[in-house]
Amino acid sequence: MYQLILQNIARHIQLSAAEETYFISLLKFRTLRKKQYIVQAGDTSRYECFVNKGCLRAYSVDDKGQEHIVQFALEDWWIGDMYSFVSGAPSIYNVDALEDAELLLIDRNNMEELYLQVPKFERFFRIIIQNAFISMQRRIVENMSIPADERYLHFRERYPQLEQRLPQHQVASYLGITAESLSRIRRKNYNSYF
Amino acid sequence: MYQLILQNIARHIQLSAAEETYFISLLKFRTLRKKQYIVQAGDTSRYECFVNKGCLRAYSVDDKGQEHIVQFALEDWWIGDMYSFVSGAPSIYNVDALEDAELLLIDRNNMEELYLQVPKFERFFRIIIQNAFISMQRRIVENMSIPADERYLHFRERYPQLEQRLPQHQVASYLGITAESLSRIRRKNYNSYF
DNA sequence: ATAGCCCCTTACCATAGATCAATCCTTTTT
DNA sequence: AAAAAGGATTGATCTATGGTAAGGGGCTAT
Repeated sequence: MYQLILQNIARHIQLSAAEETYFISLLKFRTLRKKQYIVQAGDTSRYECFVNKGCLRAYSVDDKGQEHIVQFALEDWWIGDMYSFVSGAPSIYNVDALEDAELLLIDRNNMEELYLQVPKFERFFRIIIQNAFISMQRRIVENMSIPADERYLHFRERYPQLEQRLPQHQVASYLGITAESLSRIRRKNYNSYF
Repeated sequence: MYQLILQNIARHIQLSAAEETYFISLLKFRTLRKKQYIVQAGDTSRYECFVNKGCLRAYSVDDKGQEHIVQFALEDWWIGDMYSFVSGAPSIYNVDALEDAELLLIDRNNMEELYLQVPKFERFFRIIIQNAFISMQRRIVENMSIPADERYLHFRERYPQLEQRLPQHQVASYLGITAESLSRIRRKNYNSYF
């Protein structure tokens, strides 16, 4: 149950057995069914979520009702609305399950407690967030500088597992284009997929 | 000289006098003339930079030679290519001065040393990066969900100081549009500017 | 003061991707 | 097995923004 998350952490910091036990004591376990929300826009996002199993997405909905996916999360990824989590403000994103999922959750109070008791976790989350920041920056530049067809190719190379498990229109929404456009891109390029 | 950066840090963590002195001993001071690079794409980004005075930008250049601005930094901001800094890989961004500037720099070794000697800095940079990540995420969603004219309005509201100090085409490049498009947007909306 | 550069504007045309609507296919539910 | 829901495809048209090219204003440097 806690194997995956402990490995995830061990990649960046070393914990003693006691620290591991303590850390685990701060987590909540939660299952989510497909389409179930863990955060809804307008609510406060109370948890940072580690995905133990399944697939989630964070997305915003614009004035016209269109969805825009900010992030996917498969097994071994962290997801949540960080702004809402740290500030207590209402979330601007929805986070829901694209497949039945198992999550490990940590709430705000436990997180602060964790930082106090085991300061190494400051380092851990600094690194995690740093990596997330780096890829966000890349994504911004990609979105500004290359056309949708190339962005799609990069996406497939970078996240082959994701492409397998997601319906196409979710990928489109992540790439910032419509499902129709992605379909046309695929037709145009269908040679290059073999 | 070190007043601004110490204030910047004091917003998130408390340092003793000795810790302040130690921290300052790790910094390099550097002036930059307008148009001068602090990082060039292809080189390793050796420093994280705190802007004490002036204005910088980080941008990438695409295949067609177009520039895309990832970040601006005025006084009291941090800037750098984080990926290159932490990994030692060649930078994919250029960072240069839009106005004559004064920087305080910390290099990789000193940064690691700082984390070891004063672990509170893990917290400090976690928070700084966390805020940067949050605004990156917002920017992605904005770029996907609202048209350029509204993005421009948001930009003016959010960064009025920046708008004042930058040539228009730099703003355009940050918004992900051409200078010509921004000019047309401004003409169309010129009423709303008064 | 003159040349050169940088920045902004404008006009005209081109294009990527959006929108709308219809159809088809596949998977899930009953 | 039938019905319903969800997803993908396609065609026709529309729109926001890009590309190109030209001209003008204002700094800045010699």
